[in-house]
Amino acid sequence: MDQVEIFKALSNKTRLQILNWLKDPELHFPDHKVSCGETNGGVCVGHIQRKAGLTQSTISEYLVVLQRAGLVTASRVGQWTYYKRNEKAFEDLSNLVASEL
Amino acid sequence: MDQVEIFKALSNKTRLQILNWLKDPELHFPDHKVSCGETNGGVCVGHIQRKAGLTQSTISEYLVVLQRAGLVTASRVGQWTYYKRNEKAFEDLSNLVASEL
DNA sequence: AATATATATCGGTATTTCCCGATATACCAA
DNA sequence: TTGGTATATCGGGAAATACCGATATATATT
Repeated sequence: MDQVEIFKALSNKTRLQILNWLKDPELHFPDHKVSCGETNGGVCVGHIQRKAGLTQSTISEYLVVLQRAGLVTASRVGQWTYYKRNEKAFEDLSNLVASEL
Repeated sequence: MDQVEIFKALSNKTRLQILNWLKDPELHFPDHKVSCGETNGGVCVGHIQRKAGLTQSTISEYLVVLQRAGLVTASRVGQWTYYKRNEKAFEDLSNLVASEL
């Protein structure tokens, strides 16, 4: 777990926004299940992209950044990649900040 | 409290190192009290700079970055500026990561 | 095979960060 | 005042980041 990489991933307003949206996908992507079906809490790139209002390539890259930092996990199903939060990473980070930083 | 600014401040190995050193100044700057006297847990720029091995200007800027993010506080006494951790900021950040990020 | 859709990757420009040396400022001492 | 020490700020080159449009890849459909 590279601390600097984690903090860099968090050093961007859009990426923080995405993480926040993924806390409650049903709330922030109400039409996701309709168009994408049950996805176990993961949200596909396109929905995130449209909500963020940046280009597809940018959001795809941002999600890779978050994934490399361990903050989200990706699972490919068919042509979609569903991204979801890795809650354990946030717990660990919280503990790190509280006691070891 | 600007979250992005905080995470940017933490996105650098040297700055993380400094914060860690400031957790226990007596341990990491054993000769500080001898040369600088009792400083209420704060450490002057020069000692931090020598331990970090970067230039004076770089470390001075890094400390300003940490200060603007609220992670350290500065107090000037004579020609020295003593920097110390703002523990409350770390508590707040830990809670933020745990519940709101 | 051909086409369409979802995502990833590539190449590029503008901005930011990293870190430096030089200089400015503040304070202290003689 | 002169000089010395501690810190801050300025100007800059190299590297990283923020985005973009274009293209490549993977999968699904016909």
